[in-house]
Order: sequence, then structure tokens, then C-alpha cells
Amino acid sequence: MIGYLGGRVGALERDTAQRRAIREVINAANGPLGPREILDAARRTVPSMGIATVYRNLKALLQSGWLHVVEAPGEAQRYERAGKEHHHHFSCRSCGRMFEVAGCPEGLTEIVPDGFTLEHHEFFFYGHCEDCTDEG
Amino acid sequence: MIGYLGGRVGALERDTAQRRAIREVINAANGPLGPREILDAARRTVPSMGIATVYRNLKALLQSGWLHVVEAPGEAQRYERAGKEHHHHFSCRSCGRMFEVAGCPEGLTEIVPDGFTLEHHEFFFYGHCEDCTDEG
DNA sequence: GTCGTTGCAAAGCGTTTGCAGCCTA
DNA sequence: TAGGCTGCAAACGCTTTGCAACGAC
Repeated sequence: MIGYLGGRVGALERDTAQRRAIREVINAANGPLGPREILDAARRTVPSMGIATVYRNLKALLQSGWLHVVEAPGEAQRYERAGKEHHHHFSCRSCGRMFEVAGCPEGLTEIVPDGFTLEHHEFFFYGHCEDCTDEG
Repeated sequence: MIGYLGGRVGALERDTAQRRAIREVINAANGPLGPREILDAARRTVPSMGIATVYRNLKALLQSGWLHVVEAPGEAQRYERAGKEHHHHFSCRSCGRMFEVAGCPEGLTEIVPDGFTLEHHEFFFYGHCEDCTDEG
């Protein structure tokens, strides 16, 4: 093949112990994880794993459609398995947990200025979840 | 004076050319700006300005309540004047600029689950701005 | 003159990339 | 075996910090 490929995103052609460990960690998680969390957990299976391998695999899994990024404002990127239905997130200011919110507000296209092309949107709700509202 | 203060957040006690330029840039903007954008624009007034000065002033202006942070998912922090009317943001995927979007979609409270208390929300729209839509 | 503020350069920090060796298919 | 994949370390880009000089009040 022609040219340098060292930095290229992997094609997921081989089933390595590292990749398997990363997938297992994400499958076992009950919420989206950050790269560091994934590394720490995956090292319980493959102690020699490096952070670069995590990043490279996240990128490859993302590209293959297996993974999905959760990007909350002011927080680091987290990763969760793809394939969930369209939803948004509710972040509880009391307990810090993040919840999924099904559905979408109406009239999105109307508030976008004329001439602009809307491709995607991301909503975040902040407040207190059911548990924390009860307490207050 | 006791101890080292070099890294401390300024108290905005003096009216310097740099600070004036930064404020003017932010006042003139039609959307939230990133540190680099602010530096580039402010250098038209004070060419010698360094990026550290921008960061220090942003921090100070933020702390004084004059500025407000816009934290878009997956992007670096941007800054806009505090006290604006309620609005959201449109991020152009072609040119990277961010625009204000007046108004708000309908039916926000309805999609939040029962028992949850909604205090605040943050919406982001992604696509192409007027200029970049024309080009395509 | 004081001392808040600035520019420069170096240090951090999380993420990416170059490279040589490893190991799956 | 070939070449996709990995670990290590250096490189990056963005932000912060140390320090001496500057300049607003």
C-alpha cells in the first residue's frame, strides 16, 4: 500500500484482546464512559494496554457505527453503544446523574434563521430528577 | 504583598487598552467568540496582545459577571456578554462560526418526565450558516 | 511609586501521531 | 508471512502559570 498509515483509523479487521476488552467494558457499563475510565477498566483484562489504543479503538468503533459519542456542554466526551432511539439528556444538578429524555420539542425548523440549513440538534435539560425533587 | 499573584484572576481595577479592546470585540460580535477569535480581533486594536492576556481577561470578566460562557458539546468554550435575552446557538459545520438563535421551541416541559423539575435548558443546532449554504 | 496588568515562554493536560515490533488471520 | 494493531514516547493544540517589565492611577 502507498503512503503512511500509522495514524489511520483502524478497520476493525482483527479481533485483538485489547479491542475485545474495550468492547466488553462498554457493553458492561450502565452509562457512557470516558477514555480514561475505559482504559482503567480494560486494563483489568489487558494490563499492558496503552491510552493510545483506547483512543484509536474508540475512533474506529465510532466510525464503524458501533459506538456513539455523548457530548455534554462543559464535560469531556463520553462513549456509549450506538443504536438507541433519538433522545436527549436531562442532567440532575443534585445527584449529577444523566437521564435520557425521549422525544423532541416542536417547531425546531421555525426558529432557525432563513438561509440556514439545519442538520442536527443537541438538547440538554438541567434541573432535578425525580428522586432529588422528592427530597427537596 | 504576600505570596505570588501572577496567576491570579485580575480584579478589573485598571482600564487598559487590552481590556478595552477585548470588551469592544465582544460587544461587537453577533455570536459567542472563542479565545482565539477574540485575540485576532483585538489585535487589530492592540497588535502586541498575547493570548494569555485574553484568557486572563476572560476569566476576570466572567467572574465580574460581565461575561457568560457558552459551552457547546464537543467544542471549546466560547464567550458572550451576559444579560442577553434568552436565546440558543447555531453552529456552522462549514466555517465553524457560532450564531445566536432567538426564541425557543415549544413544549419543553411536556417532554421532561413526570416528577422531574426543569430549571434550565441548553440547545444547540448544527448545520450550515447562510453564507456556507449559498456556497454549497 | 505601587501594584494591577501584560507579553513571553515554559509548563500542563488530554488527545493524536510516528515508529518499530507484535500477533492475528 | 503480510499488514493490521499495539505500546511507547514525542508531538499537538489549547489553556494556564512563572516571571520580569510595563504603565494606570
